[in-house]
Amino acid sequence: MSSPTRKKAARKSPAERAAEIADAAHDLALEQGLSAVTLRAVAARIDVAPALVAHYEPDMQALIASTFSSIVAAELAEVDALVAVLPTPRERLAAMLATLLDGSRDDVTVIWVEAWALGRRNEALAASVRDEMDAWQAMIRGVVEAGVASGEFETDDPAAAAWQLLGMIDGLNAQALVRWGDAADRGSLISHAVEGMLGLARGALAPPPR
Amino acid sequence: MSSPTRKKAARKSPAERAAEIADAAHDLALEQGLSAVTLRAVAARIDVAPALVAHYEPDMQALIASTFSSIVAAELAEVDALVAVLPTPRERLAAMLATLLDGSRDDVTVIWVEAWALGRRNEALAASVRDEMDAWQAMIRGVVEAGVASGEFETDDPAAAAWQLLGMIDGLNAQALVRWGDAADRGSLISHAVEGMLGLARGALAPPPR
DNA sequence: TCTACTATTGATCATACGATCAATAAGATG
DNA sequence: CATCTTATTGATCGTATGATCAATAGTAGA
Repeated sequence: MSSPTRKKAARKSPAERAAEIADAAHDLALEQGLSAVTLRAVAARIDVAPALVAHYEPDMQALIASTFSSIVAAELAEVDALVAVLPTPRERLAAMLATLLDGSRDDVTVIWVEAWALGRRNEALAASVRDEMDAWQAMIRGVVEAGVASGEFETDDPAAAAWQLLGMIDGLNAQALVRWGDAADRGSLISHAVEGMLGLARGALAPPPR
Repeated sequence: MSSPTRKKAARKSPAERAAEIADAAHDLALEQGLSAVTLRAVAARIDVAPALVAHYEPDMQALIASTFSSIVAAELAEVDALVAVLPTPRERLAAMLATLLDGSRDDVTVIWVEAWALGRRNEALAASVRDEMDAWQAMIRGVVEAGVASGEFETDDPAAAAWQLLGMIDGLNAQALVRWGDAADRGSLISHAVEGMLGLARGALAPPPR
């Protein structure tokens, strides 16, 4: 109804059109990955001439970077909201691991993996990756520090532990991306690993046996 | 001396030329990443017409896949040799973690990350990635099983533990790739994490304080 | 030496990418 | 209704990719 051999127009306010472009890039990235966010693909998705996208977004590398940031920041906010309501650091950590490793966010994992690769040739994207990684690490560190303060966790270096946790989560998710098939559940053993890392008793982080 | 505005010839045996092409792809990948392994780039590196590369390698996606396999298999063999000589599973595991997380193989990490991303659009590469991941997991599993047999490690599922370990290592390395700067040492805390995972006493995997 | 084989190449095609710009037309403003 | 502002577009450029094929030239064998 909208795309085949069709060419029209439609005039919108700059703000509205800019938002539409950003949304198209956002959705495209989630559906097909960051590398699918291309001048022509974005234009086609909102049924507009490629030149219009270029007009609003003179630098595609920047659009890719901001699209990445938008997606990842939203994920962080979502997880943060989910976790913040829980009473103890131990529960917050367990819930965080559970939700990040249940496979429900594989589309975002694709974004991460592509960003690591593309970031080597897109400096703006690389900067965004560093920023978002810092934000994630800060969130995790908050939980770890709270746990240390309450005496539930034990570690000399909460910042390093947060990096470690982030790396473990990213690695397991990236891995599952490729092995999706005989996937097996990631997150089954990570609890024991994290317990060891933070000086918890074995099973302290085990998810409630539903 | 060899490249600028120069065009000659040089006739070699098919086997020799094929090997030269494979080597060029191999080196290019290690130096600039898998995405730099392109028909023209490979041809330029050995000072040959692009068409010749296409003649020997009719499918570039296949060349990229085999280049990936070659690099990663070599890394596995290297680490395996390094570790196999050690007497106990605990020492083998500690040495493995140490050598894989000391940052000396970041060029290979780039290959891994790019392979995860490119594999989504290159089926041959995706298959190679799965194969090499399986090979790595098998190697790690061997160490874990030996540890369980000797009573040093404790886990219900050595195969799952091996996947977990592989994911942790990959994730930490991929992460360090981007944060190279304030890198901090990966591998400092992972020992405790792995101890927790395999039921070891705290510090059992700590690298010998040199 | 001459010939037959074949490794090698130049030319060219088709595709996809980002980018630029003058021309157009939609809509607000008077 | 007439005019002006500007959102939008078609056309086009330059680059990079993989791929194909007839033509060339090096070399081994007769």
